[in-house]
Amino acid sequence: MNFKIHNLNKAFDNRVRLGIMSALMVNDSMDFNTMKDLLDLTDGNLASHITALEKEGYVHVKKEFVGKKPLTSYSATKIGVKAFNEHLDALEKLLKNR
Amino acid sequence: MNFKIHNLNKAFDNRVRLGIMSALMVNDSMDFNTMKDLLDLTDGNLASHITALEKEGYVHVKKEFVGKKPLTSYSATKIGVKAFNEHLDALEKLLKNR
DNA sequence: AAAAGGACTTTGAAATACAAAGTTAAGTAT
DNA sequence: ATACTTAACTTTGTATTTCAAAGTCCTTTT
Repeated sequence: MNFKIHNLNKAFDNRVRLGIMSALMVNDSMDFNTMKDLLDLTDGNLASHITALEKEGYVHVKKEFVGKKPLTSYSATKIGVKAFNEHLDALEKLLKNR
Repeated sequence: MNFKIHNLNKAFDNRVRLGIMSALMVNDSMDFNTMKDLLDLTDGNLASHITALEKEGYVHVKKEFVGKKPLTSYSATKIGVKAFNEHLDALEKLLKNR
């Protein structure tokens, strides 16, 4: 029996941050508005959850100009991918008996 | 692409409640102190998360005397099992691309 | 000049989480 | 009888989290 709930990563216990990380596991990079629409979030909500993940070093933020418009894109960092996979491992172990 | 994070059940976005439900999926029933030790929680913390799940109708609380001591046991209700499985389905869909 | 797009930041209110302490009720030991 | 323990909470108080809404700033399009 494995019930080590404390192996779950606090950074990923929120649905929005789960969604962001999932999106960034599948997509090398995703821009602000695509992510916002995909997860159905308000601007502020997305921005703040990204900031949280960025502070942990899990997400990299890239700002550039495309044509004449600013474009902010996000990608998962190496340690972000690692941390997320570890979180999913812990989750799986917890839930494997379904 | 499926990124419907709003299909995740709010009742299960907390690690303690995830742990409680996981334990109750594997075990038909589990008593207070076993659960408390298993998940490494304080009395009050366990009690309050159980109350939250009970309010949702996901957990059934049974109080009895065994020998001369009171014993509180928990089990997942039918709708608790259903809700939890639906939550896990939503999670799986979200994460299937790992 | 005004409106709109992009990407935030700030604000503020509400909900959540949790440890610690207090409570109740019934044993058990002295 | 008195004190202590076990079981299972409830209460208290603080801290953290969450989120929508509004405000900001910069640039571009109309």
